[in-house]
Parts: sequence; C-alpha cells; structure tokens
Amino acid sequence: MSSPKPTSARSDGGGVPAAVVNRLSMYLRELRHLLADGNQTISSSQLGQRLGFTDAQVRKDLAHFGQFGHPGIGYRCEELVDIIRRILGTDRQWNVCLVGVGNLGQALLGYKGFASQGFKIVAAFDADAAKHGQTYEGVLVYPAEALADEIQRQQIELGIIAVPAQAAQAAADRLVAAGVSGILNFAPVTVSVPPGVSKVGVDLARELEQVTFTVVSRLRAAAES
Amino acid sequence: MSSPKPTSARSDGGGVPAAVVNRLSMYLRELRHLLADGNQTISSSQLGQRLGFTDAQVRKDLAHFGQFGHPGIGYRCEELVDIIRRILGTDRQWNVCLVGVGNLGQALLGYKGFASQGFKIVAAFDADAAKHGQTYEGVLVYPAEALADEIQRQQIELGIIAVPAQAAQAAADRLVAAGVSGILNFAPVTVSVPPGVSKVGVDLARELEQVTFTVVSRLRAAAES
DNA sequence: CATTGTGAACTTATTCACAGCC
DNA sequence: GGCTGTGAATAAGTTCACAATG
Repeated sequence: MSSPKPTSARSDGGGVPAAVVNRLSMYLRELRHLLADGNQTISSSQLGQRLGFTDAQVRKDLAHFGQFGHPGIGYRCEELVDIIRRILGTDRQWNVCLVGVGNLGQALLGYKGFASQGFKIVAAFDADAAKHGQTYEGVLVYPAEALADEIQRQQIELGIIAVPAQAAQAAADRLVAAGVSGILNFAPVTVSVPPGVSKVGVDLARELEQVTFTVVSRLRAAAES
Repeated sequence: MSSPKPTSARSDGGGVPAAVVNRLSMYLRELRHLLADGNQTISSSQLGQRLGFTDAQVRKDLAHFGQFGHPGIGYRCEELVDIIRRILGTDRQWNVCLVGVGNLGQALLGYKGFASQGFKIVAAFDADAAKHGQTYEGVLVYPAEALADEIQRQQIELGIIAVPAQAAQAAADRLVAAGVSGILNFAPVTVSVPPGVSKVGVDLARELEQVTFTVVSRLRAAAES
C-alpha cells in the first residue's frame, strides 16, 4: 500500500516544485550580493554560473511566476529582488516565535540574518522556569503555557522549534493549536502537522551526513580505479 | 552560454542523486527512533508512510546500494541502520573543526546531535584574540593562523563554517588549503571549493523563506477561490 | 545583437505492477 | 499472505534551440 501522494519534490505552493522555491531564494541572496557590489543588471547565464545552474534553468524557474526579464539586457537586479521577495512572501515583516531557549535557541535569537530578511523574533518559550522573565538578545522568555496567548496577542505567524527531539511534537502541536501558519523545526525528528500548516525541517547532523556521503563516495571511487 | 553541467539534482557520489542521499539520512533517523521504541523490523510501506514517501520510493532508494530486505518480513531495523550508516560513511568517527565561535558557532559546539552520529568537534578557530586559549563546551579555540597545523595534527577531515558572510570564502579557502575533505557552511553566501572537496550549505533565513512561500501560496490560493 | 521566454526534445525521478520469495 | 526487488510505464524536471524583442 502506498502513501497518498507526497512525492517529496513538491511540498505545496500552487504546483511550484520545492526545488524551484529553493533556487529562488538562492537567486535572491545572490542578487542582493550583486546589488551590494553595484551591479545594475544581470543575465540568466551570469546568475546561473555563480550558483552552478544553467541559464535555461534560471529563466524557467522565473517563468513559473511571470515575465521579469528584458531581452538584450537581462534582469534588473533591484527589480528582480523585489519580485522574488514578493513571490517568497518576504516583502513584509513576519512575526516569529521561538520554542526552546537552549544552546541552539539562544544562537537563533542572536542570529542577524533573520532580521535582515524581514523575520522578527518577538517571543520565546521554554519549559525551564529559571528562564521565564529573562530576556535574551532583547527577547523575553515566557513559560510554555503562555504560548497560545502570546501568539494571539503579538500576531505571531511562524514558529521555530529548537527543543530536544522528545519535546518537538508537543511543541509543534501547541504552535498549531495557537494558530501559526508555518514551522521551522530544528529538532531531529519528523513532526507532523495538519494540512494548512507549512513545515520545513533542518537537522544539523543530517546535513553533515550529506557531506560525509560525498566524501566517502569519492574515496570509494578512487579506491576502485 | 550555459554552465558545464551541475544539474543540482546530483552533486556527486557515484551517480547517486542528492535527493536519494537526503532521504537515506531520513530513513536512518526514523529507524533509530523505531529501534528505540523496540521495533525489530519494518516494511517499506510503513517506513515510507512515516516520512511521507511511497513504499516503492523507499525500496528504489535502497536498491541503489544493494539488496537489504527480507521478502515477507520487511527490513530488520538494526541491520538497516548499520547498512545506511556504512553507506553514508557514519559508521566511524569524523573529526570536525569549527571556524567562527560566535553565537551560532558556540551553539554548534554544544549541539549534542553531532556526537551521537559520530561527529566530534575537536578544535575551533576564531579571529577574535580574546577567545584564543578559551574552551567552549570542552573545545579549545585557536587563532585562525593555527588552522592548518591543527587540522594536520588532529587529522581533521571536516570543517564547519560559522563566520559572517564576508569572511566565509576566506575560511573555506583556508580549510581547503589545510586539506579537509568536506565543508558544512552556515554563512549566507555561496562559497566555492575545488572539485574533490564536498560542500553543503545551510542558510537559516533561506529555510524560513521556504516556509513563508508555502504560507503565502496557500493564502493566495484561498484568495482566488 | 545580446538576451529573454518557451515549445520540443531529452533526461531523470517516481510510481506501477507483478514475479519471486519467505 | 505479506513483502521485496525490479522492469516497464508514467510523470517531472532540465536542457536545447530558436523566434521574438528592446
């Protein structure tokens, strides 16, 4: 018996494959760097080259959303930044909360990269009573029981889970019950959320495993040659 | 002009698509949880269901590497854990170093999930002289100049970059020059490494952008219905 | 005339479906 | 009976190649 149809290649988002969205955010990052370096325009082949994609790939990805290029010119960096931000939904601020103020949680509270993309962590939650009422990087820590109230009060739409594996599903359930629309999960477990709530998981150890796989593959290929 | 042929779907690793390796590490994580819960065996459809994949997908992924199942029974959890660990290269310890002992770097030093998968951070490097000689979570911080020597001395094979964007390429260059075989990059830039060095990038803000995209897509779909 | 946008060709990935096995 | 492994079928994603364009 097979699962309904989650295919892993598309997660959701108007029929746009997840891989396209992933590349889109790479284009955005690269375009910001280009802008910072004073570039006005860039062609699909130049942009692709910097990231290791073909020119056609860049154009096809953008074609999912409209026509943004200028024949003979390329893409205007500033214009395309605005367009991609609108596509990704980061053309406005998002209020975010953090669940789990441990090692990783504290680092996330101090991470500058969120604010610069429009993400604002406005509340943190932790089970440890010793942390309640304290502020980290200017963010106040509440008890887990206050989660629903704060999410309502501060209009928090996204939640970041940075609790131990065994507490992750409970954290997700609470966030969902409180009405967040999306979750970024750093706990090394698959949490389940209802349809209608977006979810992305980042598992640091799994990322390193992707590295070791290619390392050992290379070693193995070298051994048999 | 198009780029050579990086296709993005496969990065390297004996012709095995990156997506397969990614799922493999999910299977591994899930199998560990199953084992911890006392399960002896699991079928491809059960394993797939837990992660949102079809049964055929699970079997095909494993088929890239051999025949590990038992008809009528499924897969023996313990056996499959060993097999996947061997495939991913995590059936042994990897010495890892960290470059950049800031917010995020300190959290990574304290992250328990690395050790449990065989990754041992044995040295850290930072440009800030105030940190030199200090230990964080039992790991000694060296000046960046000591990088090559320590990597040689402690046989470090992997490097984690957790420095600001503008310092990331230099950190990568140093790691490569010192002879690491793989890099996990948390800086929000594309660093380039020579062929022969593996690289995986994790950009926290980009991960959140994947979440917001699906959130706004759902909102947009709802709006036009 | 460099560069986009896009149908057509091609390549890669996923699912189906069933023979073979325990 | 329940489950794997896999060739065949289908679907999805990528690249090619060229007409259209400022």
